[in-house]
Amino acid sequence: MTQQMRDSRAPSAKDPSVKDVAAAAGVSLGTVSNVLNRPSTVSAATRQRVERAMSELGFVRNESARQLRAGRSRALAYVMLDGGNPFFHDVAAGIEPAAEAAGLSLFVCNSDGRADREARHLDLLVQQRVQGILLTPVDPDAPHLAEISRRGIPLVMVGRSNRAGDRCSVTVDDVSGGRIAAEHLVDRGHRRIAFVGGPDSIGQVRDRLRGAREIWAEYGRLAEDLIHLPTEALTVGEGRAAGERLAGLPSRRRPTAAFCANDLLALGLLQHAVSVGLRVPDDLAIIGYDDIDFAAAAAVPLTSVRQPRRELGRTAARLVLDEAADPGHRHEEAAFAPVLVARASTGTIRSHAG
Amino acid sequence: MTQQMRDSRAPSAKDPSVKDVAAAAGVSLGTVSNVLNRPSTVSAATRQRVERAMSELGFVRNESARQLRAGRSRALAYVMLDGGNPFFHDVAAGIEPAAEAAGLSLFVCNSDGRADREARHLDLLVQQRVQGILLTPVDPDAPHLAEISRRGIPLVMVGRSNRAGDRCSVTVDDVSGGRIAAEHLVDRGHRRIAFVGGPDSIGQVRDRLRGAREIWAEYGRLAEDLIHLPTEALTVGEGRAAGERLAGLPSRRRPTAAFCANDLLALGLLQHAVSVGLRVPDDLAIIGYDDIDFAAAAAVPLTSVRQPRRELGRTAARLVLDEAADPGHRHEEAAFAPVLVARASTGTIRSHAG
DNA sequence: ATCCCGCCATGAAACGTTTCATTATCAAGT
DNA sequence: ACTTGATAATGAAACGTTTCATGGCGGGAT
Repeated sequence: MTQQMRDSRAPSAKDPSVKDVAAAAGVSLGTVSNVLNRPSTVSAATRQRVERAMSELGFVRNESARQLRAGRSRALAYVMLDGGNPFFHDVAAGIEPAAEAAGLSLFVCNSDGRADREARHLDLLVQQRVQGILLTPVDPDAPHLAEISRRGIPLVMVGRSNRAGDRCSVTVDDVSGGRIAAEHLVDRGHRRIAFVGGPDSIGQVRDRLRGAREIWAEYGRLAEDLIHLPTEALTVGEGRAAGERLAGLPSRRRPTAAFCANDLLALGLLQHAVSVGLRVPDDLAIIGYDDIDFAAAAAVPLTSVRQPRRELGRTAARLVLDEAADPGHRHEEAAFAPVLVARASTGTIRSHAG
Repeated sequence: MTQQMRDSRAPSAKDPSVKDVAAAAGVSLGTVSNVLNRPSTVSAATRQRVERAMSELGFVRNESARQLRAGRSRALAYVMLDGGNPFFHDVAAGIEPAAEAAGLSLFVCNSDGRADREARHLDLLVQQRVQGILLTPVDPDAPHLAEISRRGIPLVMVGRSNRAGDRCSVTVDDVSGGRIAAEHLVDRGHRRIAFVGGPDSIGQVRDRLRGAREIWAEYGRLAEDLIHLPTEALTVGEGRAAGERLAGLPSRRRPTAAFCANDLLALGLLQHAVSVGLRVPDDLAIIGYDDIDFAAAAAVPLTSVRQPRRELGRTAARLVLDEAADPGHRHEEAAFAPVLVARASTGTIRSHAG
């Protein structure tokens, strides 16, 4: 027996508009608008009559019309680099309340590391006339970004600034982060370490490696004792694969610690280590980057270099809103310092005999 | 020295419209529109002239105006229940390509388990006149959902159907999932197990527990040997806390295995177990639910009950698009079967002496 | 020569909102 | 009685797009 829907609305009925409300309440269209936007200018009696009509008709403002009239949408957008990495969702979670406080919606898009997808998303966002765009870019110097700025749309880079520095950005110093991580390993007595990460096209990866190398040199270690294990992506699977290669090294070349370019790699590496019976940190110390929630939640809690993810989002939102509101806006580069969060995965101090 | 921006656009210049393009190309406004929407009806020469004008002026369609004219937006929305749980992002990742294939954008919102936030998001989405809404609801029978349907907006429930069943839904049978998990533990020889999960207000949690109890009874086990450890949320932290309580039980009452209502709880429990030196699975077997990527990536890879996350999203998108397009649409309840993914965290067969 | 048809291009109308200059009403002050 | 001012309500215009009925034009068939 088929369920008979007694639907209170014919499927094709169209939404009531301000005009319908005005008619129902016996007032002019402008008055309805006043009730919506400047209720204090409307007498109490009329206001109530209009409000009653609204709820009876089930009136809902049409956002498209508002936007058309206003000339721009009431939305912000964040285009993230990797939807599979919780780090970016946490950045987004930092943006959201700021957007909400400003009465704006937030579009969240994922470029998935692909320039074409990024471009497509940006295209759509420009069509939407969003008030501002936050972006963790595939390539911070790509020409289509300049195009956005030229249109006058506020654009804030998150996690990477462009070469020219002619726009706002919110960054965490990755070279410094690399130094912190490497120094932590040096402090723990490690004399041969690996850097796990790639591809090189990602600026963050390059910088983190650079920082590590700096420290390594400053402590007088040999360059060849910092082994770069390149990966094709920053994923758990690649981390596992790197573990295989690590295990394949002849034992005198095998590092006692690994610095991974992000936490996903570190988790993959950790998993591989555990699966082949290596003890972490005793046989292999591991340090990640980003300090996503799952780093702390790992079975061997992961030492990591924390980026203030929510703060990053919050600040970026502040900058983009400022640029959208203030014609005299000066571009600003907000830089945060990464901090080491030491946990069990690098726990013990190694003896010199190590 | 301050950088002097020689900007090619005055900051207050407004976007060129079809009208401007028409003027620049020396054609009528309707012709420009034809170039955009029905290029075959325009002669090659005119078309090129118009296209040239467009790119010279930097014309970009105004989506608000299109939407206003069309009467509805070109977007779908997904309101997820918990942005901190990768499961929902994976569902979203399943929706996206389907939306894209239909030429629609996807709004992703997060209710964070709070009815008020859910209501607010839905409100905004109705104002946007989205073509359809996918929702993992806080409460599938909440009255404001009926309101959406009454408006004629396609609404598909993801992961939970409402009582009346008068709309489309995409579900995975949670009772069956609970049975599968519990049976797996029974198979492994466990005679005393815990169910970790809560709050009870979440239907999925209730169902999974119910399934576990069914199996437990069918195998003739005592109800008191299935201990319910309630949690206040489905998070890693709560999983850790549950671990504390588990450890606090007198040893003759202590379970040898735990079935967690989701993977986040399981990861937290796993972490606690490892931190107090319990071996997993030997001292404590753990099984999670959802099979998020981090379950497989855990140091002790987590046995879990898999829900086809992307498939869930894809199917939900298909249903909502069908409802939006087809006036004769019949509501459909797509149900998927959960499947057990056995990994190391429940690895060994227990001896009867256990 | 006339008619018809296909091909292009046209421009007015409509979508639903907000704004703003205008008008109506009425009470208070002279 | 007349002005002033405040308070309410009005309705036309504008935002940028798409649609659609209309019309011009040239060529082929009658």
